[in-house]
Amino acid sequence: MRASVSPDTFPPRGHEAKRLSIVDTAATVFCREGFAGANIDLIAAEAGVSRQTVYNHHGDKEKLFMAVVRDLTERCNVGIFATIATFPDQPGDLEADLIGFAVRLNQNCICNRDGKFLRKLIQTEGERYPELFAEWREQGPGRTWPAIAARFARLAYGGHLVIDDPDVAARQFLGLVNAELQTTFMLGGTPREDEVVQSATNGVRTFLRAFGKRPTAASAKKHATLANA
Amino acid sequence: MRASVSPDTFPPRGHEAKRLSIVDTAATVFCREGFAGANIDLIAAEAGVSRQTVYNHHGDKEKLFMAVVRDLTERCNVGIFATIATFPDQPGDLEADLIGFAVRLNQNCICNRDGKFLRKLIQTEGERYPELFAEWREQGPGRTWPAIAARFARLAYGGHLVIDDPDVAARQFLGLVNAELQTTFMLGGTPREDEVVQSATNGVRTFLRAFGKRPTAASAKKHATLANA
DNA sequence: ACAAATTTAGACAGTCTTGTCTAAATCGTC
DNA sequence: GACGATTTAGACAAGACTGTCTAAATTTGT
Repeated sequence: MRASVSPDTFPPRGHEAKRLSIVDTAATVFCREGFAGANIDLIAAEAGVSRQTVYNHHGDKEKLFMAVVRDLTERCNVGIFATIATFPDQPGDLEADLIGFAVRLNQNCICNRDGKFLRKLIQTEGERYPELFAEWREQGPGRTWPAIAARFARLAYGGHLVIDDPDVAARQFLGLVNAELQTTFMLGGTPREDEVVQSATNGVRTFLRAFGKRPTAASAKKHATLANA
Repeated sequence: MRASVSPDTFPPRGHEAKRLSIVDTAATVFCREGFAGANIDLIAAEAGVSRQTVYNHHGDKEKLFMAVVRDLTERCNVGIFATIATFPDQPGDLEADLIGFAVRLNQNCICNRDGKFLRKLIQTEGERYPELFAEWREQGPGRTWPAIAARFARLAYGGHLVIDDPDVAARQFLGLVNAELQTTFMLGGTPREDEVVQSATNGVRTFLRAFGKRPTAASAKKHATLANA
């Protein structure tokens, strides 16, 4: 037991670094092999620590798994809210701004390592850990959807969109901009950037045809230009 | 009088009946536990046969898994094409007909047992069996998407929709009508029928705002807007 | 450099799983 | 009822994995 120099003692840097390395590696292995197929020896080896260290830090396999999910959920949430903060509240070019937002959301939250891993763990092990993933549901979708919907509501209030139900519109927005990436997501793949941009572009155009104000002459001209590009 | 494992499954009679019972039960267990976590003893017990019978029929665990995926893929394809055949080529009420089609697609192909299981197996084990799931990709999405897109193209050709790219429209149609079911799908749940209908209704309405012919008032407004520009 | 904390390698028991084997029981069919 | 094919229960070997333990090596703070 460490003598407490200060009320809240921080573990040594090496100690914490190992903890992170273990959780990171465990995320990779759990995703690749599934919970049952994941092997503590393998995780330890890939993390560059001994098996005993894994047990010292996390107790047992199940606790390690919990730590992985909590870690991923937290980091993904940070990324999502950081990206939501870039939502175009006062759009200059609404189409381009929404495409940019959709691409950022995909690249920073859905297609990146954390997003892919969290999605896969939820899909594969979600039914086995109801309370853990109930927590995820509250912290994740339960907070991010209202936040996104609120941004669309503000756009509608500002007269940039014609939206009846902002919650529905928010979900449909994501359904549309990801419409062409579903098969890739299904197999755990990562779409190329140009595929993300393509899907977002097509999705936003359809979204604006449904929810946008009638195009003025200027934006109609812009449409034509982008379409020809 | 023999005691059966579960009250709703009768002990199968006959060679082929046993084979089917094994594959069916194996699908359930593979989905619930993952490939590594699935236990042959458990599959045998739940299927109401002895472990040796499982090995007699399917050789080993991996061959059993392959048989499960092939079985599911084939049955899902049959269901999807049967449902595509009900696509409204000559719609009376386009909105109602498309909603009906979307609901049928969801209930008969995506939310039913085979669809749920196949999706989960692809998500969880797809990366481990590239050639097996490449086959699925060809037989499944590779054939169903063009078939659906062709139906939308015909609707557009018949003057019922205004569609630029039928492939994009088909993918966006599914993205829209499933937009509100994503979280449920993620956790492996089955949405209630009223949720499916709600999501389909909202999705089709948005789809038609984007791709539908404008009713007279709206197209008049459109003309006016363009004329004023 | 010293002392405490941490990490390491390896052995270890206990458990589980796969896949094989055998002899008895059961089923389908005549 | 009888015969051949199938199924069954159970034993079995071989291997894998988890989680614990120990003693030695290493790192960290002072």
